[in-house]
Amino acid sequence: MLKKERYQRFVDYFSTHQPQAQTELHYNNPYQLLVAVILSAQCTDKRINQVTPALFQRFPTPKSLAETTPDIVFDYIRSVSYPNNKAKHLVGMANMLVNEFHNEVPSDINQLQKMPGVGRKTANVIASVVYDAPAMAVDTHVFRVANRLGLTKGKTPLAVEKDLVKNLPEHTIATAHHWLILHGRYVCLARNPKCGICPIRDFCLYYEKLVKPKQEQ
DNA sequence: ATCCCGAGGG
DNA sequence: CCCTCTGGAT
Repeated sequence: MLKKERYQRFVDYFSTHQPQAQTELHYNNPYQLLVAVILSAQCTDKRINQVTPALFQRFPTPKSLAETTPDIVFDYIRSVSYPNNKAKHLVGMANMLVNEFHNEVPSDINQLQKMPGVGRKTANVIASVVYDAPAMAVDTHVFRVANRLGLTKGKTPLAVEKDLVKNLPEHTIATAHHWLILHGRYVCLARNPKCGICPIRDFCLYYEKLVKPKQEQ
């Protein structure tokens, strides 16, 4: 099957079955989303959603977060991965929002990445979710699922990002990010992908090359 | 043991 | 390119 056809089947399936796919992180404004995404590294969204309510109540604005110290923030996020690093990042990020960006979360990914704790993946999430930019955030799920489906053969997150942005219809890019995430989280698992119940295995390269041949033995 | 919506530093 | 950070779930 041609790569272009895999893209068509992918968009057709998910635009029909999950047209409203979106993030599972809980937030009410761009500042809260930025905090939640910084916290989400190597951690489940479920756990992030358990700590953010108290965090947002105590630090409702960038200013309030900028005026505290990492060890205070640490107490609110001790149950997530890398709490020391993330506490420092959050306070540093808030300081830049206040001092460099006039309390507004910037829309440009180069501006976003100037903030501590904000790399290319997080910047692309903000650009696409908050500002509807045709940006593809490539995390562990997007990287794995896009490769398995045969949408890309990229060996780095940046290569996969460029391939997806180039080949997906522009208006589907932001939603396709969540299609890949949710499919990776619930069906196309890292260790034991649930190919048996996968609704799109008929155009999946991984299934075609690895799973199907074993069944025919 | 391996993974979860990574980023920073060497 | 590598390593470190670092808690909870399976």
